[in-house]
Amino acid sequence: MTTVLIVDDQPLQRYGFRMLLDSVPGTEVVGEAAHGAEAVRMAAQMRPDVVLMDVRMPGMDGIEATRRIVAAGDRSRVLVLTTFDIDEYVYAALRAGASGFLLKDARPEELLAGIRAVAAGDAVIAPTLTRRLLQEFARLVPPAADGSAQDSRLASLTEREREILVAIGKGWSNSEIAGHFVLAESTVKTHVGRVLSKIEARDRIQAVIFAYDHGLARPHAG
Amino acid sequence: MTTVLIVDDQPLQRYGFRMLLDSVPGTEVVGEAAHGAEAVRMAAQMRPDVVLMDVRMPGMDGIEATRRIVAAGDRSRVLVLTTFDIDEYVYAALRAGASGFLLKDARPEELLAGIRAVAAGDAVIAPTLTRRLLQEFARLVPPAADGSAQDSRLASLTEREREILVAIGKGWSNSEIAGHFVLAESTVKTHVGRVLSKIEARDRIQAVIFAYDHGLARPHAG
DNA sequence: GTGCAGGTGGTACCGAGGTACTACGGCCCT
DNA sequence: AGGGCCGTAGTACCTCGGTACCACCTGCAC
Repeated sequence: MTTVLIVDDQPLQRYGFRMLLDSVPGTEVVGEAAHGAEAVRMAAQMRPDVVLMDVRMPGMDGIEATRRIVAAGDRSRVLVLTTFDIDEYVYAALRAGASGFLLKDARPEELLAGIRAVAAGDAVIAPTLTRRLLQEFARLVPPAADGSAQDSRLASLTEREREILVAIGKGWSNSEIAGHFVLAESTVKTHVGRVLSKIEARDRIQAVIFAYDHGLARPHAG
Repeated sequence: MTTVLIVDDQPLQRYGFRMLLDSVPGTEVVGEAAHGAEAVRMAAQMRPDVVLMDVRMPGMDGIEATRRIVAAGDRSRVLVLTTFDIDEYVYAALRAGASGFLLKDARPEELLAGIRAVAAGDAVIAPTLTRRLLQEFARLVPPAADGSAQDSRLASLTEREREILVAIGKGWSNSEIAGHFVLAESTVKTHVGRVLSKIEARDRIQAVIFAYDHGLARPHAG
């Protein structure tokens, strides 16, 4: 039995979802919340398998509520619903830890399948959104992560020079690089100079940017 | 009628797919290819709606073939199939322009639904992979793109200082920044100095890295 | 062998970058 | 009227990075 918590500020919408879920065996609506704060409280109390979460709500919105429910770590998975496929919502929801993202105009079977998948630990995305998400994803994944065409400038570097470039990308000074590779600083300068000329960078700063753009350096924010 | 090209190096596998697709109305198998090069040639010739592409193949693999078919721009969409859910394949396939990614152990209905969705212009991903893809995606989307916790160091910057930091992140020199904002270079130095001290960076290089890590600068590789 | 590429090291020089101040006008808040 | 904060600008000084050379060694190819 999959337990579900319905979160939506519109009573009629909640009623519709409840009717749908009650009509099929295997799912049980264990509660309804009208806004984010109530959703967080009820989720903590009843620990439903799946939280059916509306994004647009007065007060605490669905994204923030999702973040808190996921952070609570009660194993509840959140399936976010929205009327329109507004991109920022999608990204924010996924970052918040949502397990799925569906449009409210989904067919009942799709919604039920989504709930089952989420309860099983899988993730679901509305097919319409998937395409855009994939495009965005492809844009984000750095070129170096696959076998696609490498920049000829990068290819012209020797093994050592690539190592030096990675070190530059980490923000290391010449003396730090010298220390790390056990080299004289003058040697490092020679290497750095060659790297800069090969990748057509005027300073090591441009080299750092080059390294990020080509996936040799990776963000590690947090 | 959805036209399909089957690409797989194993004859038996191709036979299975053909039997499945022939058994349902609405799809028509217009050809079979045993390796990447043949797939590219046949796709260009027959312009199928959907190419059912195996990843693992001798010679040109499915990824490279996908890249070329998509690059040809013949409106053929590629649905990639793999036996195992190996991550690099997924990312590489998506970057190559695949419209979907399914596992070979998918149920027939799933495969058919996938083909129909891809033909309709949507994208599909195996539910099992979706979860990991979403995690990866959430990791890649920079913190600045949603409303999550900002670095206090970033918050301590004034409006002007943030502008200066963005400029530093673009790799601009002090004099370039001065020119762009119509300032004296000495003023820029003052700002830069304050930015470095506030974000606890010893160099402008560390500042560039900080900018990338916090989403103030974005890669634009090509 | 001769020649070339890559890695290592050195010297000399100069300009950009960074630090450490000071200073002043415009705001807003009290 | 005074005190902050912010943006602007300046001077002085020193370090680091980058350039332009040259030199030597190793290994590999012809």
